[in-house]
Order: sequence, then C-alpha cells, then structure tokens
Amino acid sequence: MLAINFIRDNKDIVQAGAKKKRVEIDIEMLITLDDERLKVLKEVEDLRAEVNRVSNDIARDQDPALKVQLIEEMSAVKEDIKAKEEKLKAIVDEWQKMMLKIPNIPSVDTPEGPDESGNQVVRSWGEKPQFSFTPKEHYELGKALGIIDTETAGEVSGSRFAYLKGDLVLMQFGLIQMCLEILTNNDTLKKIAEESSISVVPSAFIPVIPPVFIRPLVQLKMARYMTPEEHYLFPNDDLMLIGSAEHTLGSMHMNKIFEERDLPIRYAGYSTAFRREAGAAGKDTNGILRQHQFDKLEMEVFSLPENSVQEQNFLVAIQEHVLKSLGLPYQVVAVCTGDMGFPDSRQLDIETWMPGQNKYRETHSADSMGGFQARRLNTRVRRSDGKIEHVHTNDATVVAIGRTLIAIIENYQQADGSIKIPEVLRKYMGGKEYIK
RNA sequence: GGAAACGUGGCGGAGUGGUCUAACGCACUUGUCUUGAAAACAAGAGUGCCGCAAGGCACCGUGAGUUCGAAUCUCACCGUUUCCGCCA
Repeated sequence: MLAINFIRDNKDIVQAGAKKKRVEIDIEMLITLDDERLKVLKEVEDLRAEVNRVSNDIARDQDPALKVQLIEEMSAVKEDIKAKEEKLKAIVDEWQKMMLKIPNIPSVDTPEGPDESGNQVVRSWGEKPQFSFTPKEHYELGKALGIIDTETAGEVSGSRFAYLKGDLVLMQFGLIQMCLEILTNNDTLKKIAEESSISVVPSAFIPVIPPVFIRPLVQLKMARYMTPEEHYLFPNDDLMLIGSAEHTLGSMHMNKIFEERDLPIRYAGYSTAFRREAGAAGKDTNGILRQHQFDKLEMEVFSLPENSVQEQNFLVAIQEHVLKSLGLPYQVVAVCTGDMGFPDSRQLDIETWMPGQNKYRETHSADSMGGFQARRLNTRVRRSDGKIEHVHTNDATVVAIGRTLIAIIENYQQADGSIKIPEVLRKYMGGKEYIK
C-alpha cells in the first residue's frame, strides 16, 4: 500500500507506475472518494466532540430538568452520528479496496517491458559444462537412479507431486545445512559484503521454522493474496497454505515498532512452499521443476529505508555466493516492470543453467518492497530522534530445493547416468562422490 | 476435546459506567550536580487520523451491542496461561 497523501501529491507518478506494471487503476476516482471520506470524517468527529462535551456537562452538577433535556438532545445527535458513521463506513470500505489495488512503483533502474521478454541480464557467472554426450533432463536421470519418483506420487497425490528418495534427500539437507552455516556466520557474511563492495551491517541471520498456514487477512496484508484460485484455502479454519516462508516471516512483526538500533533484522526461514499452480496447466509437467510442494530456505530482512537497496544487493550477493560454491553457472536478471511482483519496487532474479533443457531457468528471486508491505502490516521503526516511520522489507531465496537439485543433477551428470556430487556437499553426504 | 483464569502504552501493573479517556513503577529523553560516570533531583514523553494552527476524533485483544456517556456492562470471535485427557 502507498500512503494516501503520497498518492495525492504524486498521482502522475503512481498512475505511470501502475501502467508500467500493467495494472489498471483510477487515481481520479480514488481522490474524489478520498475528498468525500475526509468531509464525512470531519462531520462525524465534530458530532462526537459535541456528544463528549455535553456528556461531561451532564455528569457535572446540573439541575435534573436540564439534565433530562440535554440527554434528549444527545439522543437525537446520536441518531445523526449513526447515520453518518454508516455512510463513512461504506466510503472507507470502498476506499480501502481501491487502495489495496494500487501496486508499488517500480524503481528507476527497473527495465520497462510488457512481460518476461523485457527482463535484462545484468551479469552472468560460470562456464557451461561441456558434455561428450547429449545431456539428459533431470527427470530421466532421477528416475533411472531411483531418486525421483513422480509416477507413484501421481497415483497417491496427483500431478505435480514427487517422492524424493535416497541420496537426493541427503543432498537436500546438505544444501540446507551448508546455507545455514553461511547465513549464521558473521565472518562469511562480512566477506561476501566486502567482495561485492556492499556497505551493509553484515549481521547474522536468525534461523526460523515458520508456520506454513497463514490467515488470509495477513496474506492480504503481505500483498501476496492473489485470487482464491491461486492458493490452497481451508475455509473451515479460515487459513491458507503459504507459497513461501516469506509470507509468515514478513508478517512476524506486524503492528510492531522497532528501535532504530535493532535494525537490520535478518531471518532465514526454512519451510515447505505450497503452490496451486492454477493457470500453469501443461507447463513444465515433467519432473520436479514446477511442484505443488517444495522446500525452500528464504531470507527476510527488515531494514531502515535508506539501506534497503543495498540490503537487496547483499541478498543477491549471498545467492551468488551459494551458486558459486556449488559451481553452478547462472545469470542475474533485472526483472522488468511488466513481469515483476505487485508489491515490488525492484526485483532481481537468478536463472541457473540447466543443461538438460539447454536453457537458464529461474531458481532465485530477490524482492525489494520498500515500505509497501510494511505500510499494510503496520511494521515501523522509531528513529533515534523519536520519529516513527515504516521499515523497508526485502525477501530473497537462498535455495529452492526442487530447482536447485535439478541444476545439480543436470550440470553434474556423467556419461554413465550417475551424478557427481559437488565437493562442498560431500561432507554432508557421508563423503560420497557420486550418486549412482 | 473438558475445566478455569486472563488479555491495559517498550515492560510491569492500577483502574468494575462519568466530571483531565489511563494512576504508579521500571526502562527511555533532556537538564542540574560531577573531571567523567553512577546516584540523586527536576522536567519531558503513547500511537494513528483530520487541521496552517488552536484544537478535535479514535485506540485498553478483535468485532458487534446497551447508554447522554464504556477500559469498565452484554454477546460473538481470536489469543495466552494453568490443570485434565490425547499425542509426534
């Protein structure tokens, strides 16, 4: 959500930003509605002030006759207030609906474009592996090795589910363990920041296992509630499943005020992510690229507003550090206006090389929301001079298990169909060198 | 699942219908004193919205209701704690 006063003062910028994001909004109608809201609000408050004043008079010494008269008068005013309050409520309801539909404004360095075709590669790293044979896709290799079973999962749970088995499971937990070691080590983080010339306070991440259910109301405040079709909903319990740990990490501090000295706060949340994938019918149906359920380690940072862009760069640097450690070729992509998320002001994705598919596929995302989410969630910071403002939020993937496993399987495949295990993961897998 | 108690400002904690709509303590800010600090003393300070301002309105878990007037009474919901039951 943007602040209404900001919208009123910058309606051209807001309108242009929405247009770039391909979101239809009607600023003029919102401002007309806001005028009406302020007018009726003033009327209601003036009437309440009168009631408050006279009620105190009634409580003070008064002769009984006057008391009765005043009470009668206030009864009438009360009716008036009730009618005006109902009017105000109707206006505010409509006003809120419109406010929630206004997207965050893209940053100035966000490329403009209609859809993912407008995304721009910022930089790339790594040599694509050369094979003396035709590289296979992950699901062929995984099936043959007995470490990915989508057929049984299909019978038991339906499409877009899988059984991960054996060494692949050990690899998942190795990946998570490796990443948690990076994220909780101040020296490592400091080094990553320095190597990328990023000036942030490189304090350690607090590991979190968050709830995977969230109240729909909170999801709405996170600006992550899209349409009902896109989520797993549990109406009996008024709950829904999260699509990312971000959803229950970012909302941890709603209605709270941080002290300036406590920021930044960094969390590393591990959870299963649930995605209904409505509208993706027929897309990426093989293997584990696009699943209804996958595990993910996610970073979430609450920071001072002036630091949030650097924080995002820092998160991307961490993502790159992880991929470099794994020896996976990747490219960093600036996501364009038409493809970026509704609450994002700046979004950077990382696409990792997948030899079986012979293309880069999205494995990571880093979203910078500015104060957009914080305003909806009412998460604020008290500056050292006492002033209170909204914090800025950033979230970013560390490892999304399915896709990272795919990248490893395909990049490290051998002629005999075995998978060489990246060196950094071997210590978590009993020293093994190959999955075969 | 059963029973009970309770949800007040950063924290603790008064306040059971009114006449300053939140006492008091801790923590906090500033000042005095001090070489500096601590202590002591003094002053200040909740959050949001409207307003140029003066000022006004709202907020005591959330939402409805009763009343001229609600932190206080009624109802529903949410949450926390304790005991019992079940259980990874």
